[in-house]
Amino acid sequence: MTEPRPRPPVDDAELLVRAQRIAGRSVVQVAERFGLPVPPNLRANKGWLGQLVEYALGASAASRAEPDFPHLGIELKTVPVDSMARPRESTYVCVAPLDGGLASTWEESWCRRKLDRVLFLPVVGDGPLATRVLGAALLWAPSEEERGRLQADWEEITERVVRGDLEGLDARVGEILQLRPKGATARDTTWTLDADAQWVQTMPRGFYLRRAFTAGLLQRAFGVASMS
DNA sequence: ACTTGATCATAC
DNA sequence: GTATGATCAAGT
Repeated sequence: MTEPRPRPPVDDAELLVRAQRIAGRSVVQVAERFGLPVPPNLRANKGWLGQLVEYALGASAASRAEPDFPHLGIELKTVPVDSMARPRESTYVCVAPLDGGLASTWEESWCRRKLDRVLFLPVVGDGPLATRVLGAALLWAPSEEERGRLQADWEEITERVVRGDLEGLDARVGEILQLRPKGATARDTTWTLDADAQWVQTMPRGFYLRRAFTAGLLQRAFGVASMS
């Protein structure tokens, strides 16, 4: 008994109901519902889990530079967590335009659009993929303060890119948003303007949310009160 | 332990 | 190559 691919949810409520339906279930349970085989691990297929959840919740399949649910303005992110809902990894946001960028302001950046509203779907466990369990979803939107911090980080990083200062721009820049390599290998290249305004090849990079930041979000939503 | 830098699969 | 989905693995 396998179900067909769900259509896109019509509103927030329908999306949330679908998320609740898979919460508490294992990866193999969700996959079997749609007749999808579960790979033994994610090593050779790192995006598989994210794609399974997209499928189950009715996100569009195509790879496009817009949120997973364009009509709702919601981006979907799975996040691997331990039993205390602490993330094991940072969260990829989007690629960073290094070509001098037409998107020169935070307001019109892909980054802001992706982070406007995010449905975080925790996946609990680090054992065999099939046995990991989907957690309760968190529909998050940045607070006033968080938006300010995201914008400040984005602007600092973008300023350096525009100045052609990629050498001094590593993953240490940014309090909650950071820039890291994003390609198949370190030999992958894209074009950028260096400090002398010359076109040079460099590694493609992407924006990521630091682990400590997403940890804070999940802790506030799901965490138990701390003694300290 | 944690972060930074490197890597894997796939669609177009 | 550029974008999507991310995790792996070396470095500190």
